[in-house]
Amino acid sequence: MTGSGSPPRRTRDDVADMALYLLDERGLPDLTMRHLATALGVQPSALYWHFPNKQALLAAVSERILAPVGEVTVENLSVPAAVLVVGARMHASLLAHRDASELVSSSLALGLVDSPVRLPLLTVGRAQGVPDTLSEVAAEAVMHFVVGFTFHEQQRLVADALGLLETDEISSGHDTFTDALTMIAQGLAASLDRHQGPPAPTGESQAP
Amino acid sequence: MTGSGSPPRRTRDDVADMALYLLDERGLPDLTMRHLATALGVQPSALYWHFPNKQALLAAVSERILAPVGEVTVENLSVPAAVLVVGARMHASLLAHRDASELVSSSLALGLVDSPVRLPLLTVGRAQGVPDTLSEVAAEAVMHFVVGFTFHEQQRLVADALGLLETDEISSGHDTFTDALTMIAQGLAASLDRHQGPPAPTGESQAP
DNA sequence: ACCTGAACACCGTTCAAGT
DNA sequence: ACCTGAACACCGTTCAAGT
Repeated sequence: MTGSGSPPRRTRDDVADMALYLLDERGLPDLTMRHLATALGVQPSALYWHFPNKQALLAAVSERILAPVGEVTVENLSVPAAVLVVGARMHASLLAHRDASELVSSSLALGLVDSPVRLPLLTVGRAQGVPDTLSEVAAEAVMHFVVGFTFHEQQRLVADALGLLETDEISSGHDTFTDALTMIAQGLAASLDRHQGPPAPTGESQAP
Repeated sequence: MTGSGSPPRRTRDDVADMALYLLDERGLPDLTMRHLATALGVQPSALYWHFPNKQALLAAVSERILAPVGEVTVENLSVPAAVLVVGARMHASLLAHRDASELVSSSLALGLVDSPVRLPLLTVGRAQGVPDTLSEVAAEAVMHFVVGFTFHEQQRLVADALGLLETDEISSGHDTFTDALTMIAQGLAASLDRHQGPPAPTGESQAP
């Protein structure tokens, strides 16, 4: 028999996996280093061999949550269409895990995780001659809107679960999300028209 | 002499004022109930006579931070123009206090504070026959974008203060904020055109 | 390489009791 | 009406030491 040898050891991935499991099961406020250690059968201090601090651990969890957004295929879509597809995918990825938007929001703000919207939008933009600066602006608008909206939306879900919420405040979530995202995509389309449509009216200055 | 009588007592406003002062001076992580109590010359437990819990206290601070947004005058502006004005005012209000966007973001998500964007936009919208549902969508898009963008922006400010940031990553903040907000305003304008412009082409369905 | 044990310096919140 | 004193049940992080 190859027998029960030395005690099992954890990899960095094991720790992040368990953290994501605990997030779904217990929520962000209960995702403490101590609970995570207990779930792994380890002392809290052991976690600091795998991650320098809690923020770094949370960033690794954020990356796992956002992974599906990077896998989306947007080739030969128009830029506004890509905005809708990537935005919807990010929305779905955040809704797939408890408290995900709150977690991801802070990881993104702290710069510990890359925007999953940026690269796909830059790529389709370049394929169609859209200046990078414009794609960057669109990527920021989309990212902030999606995270913020979903944050608000996920809080409504817990408020609903806690029982107190007017019935007409519930639902209607998906529709207004898509409507607002469409609005942003249209704004982008308008910017594109002005940039590559008519050969620039007079100058680049605007009245104060 | 009217003499030094009984010890001074604090009002709810005193507590919120000191909290905002402490936020500016020490930042959100150091805005603890214990530090706040010390600054007021009081025991931590005394704060719970004025506020039921810390979240409620933070909501009161958020309201103070957002107060200037409600004072903006948008009468007889077009809806897209109002978006730009209110958005810019909210941006400025958040930048006026340390860590304000992070604080306000969670108060808004938890529903403990009203969106300061909603009412002005609904008002100008109604004055011009814009359906409320459309104004609501625009208000949500603007609010989430402004808070999210400013959150990200304020984190860059601390990263800069801490010394580590590429020099070309700094500044350019205000320009891209205005650009992206303009994009959202244009998207709204496009939605308005479709709603009150031509008498609706064929139906309301779109090809899959 | 991976983890234990023990400590440090904190948190938010409750509640009986005081004035 | 407003606050004290004392406790409860926690946190994240460090670091010498073990295997």
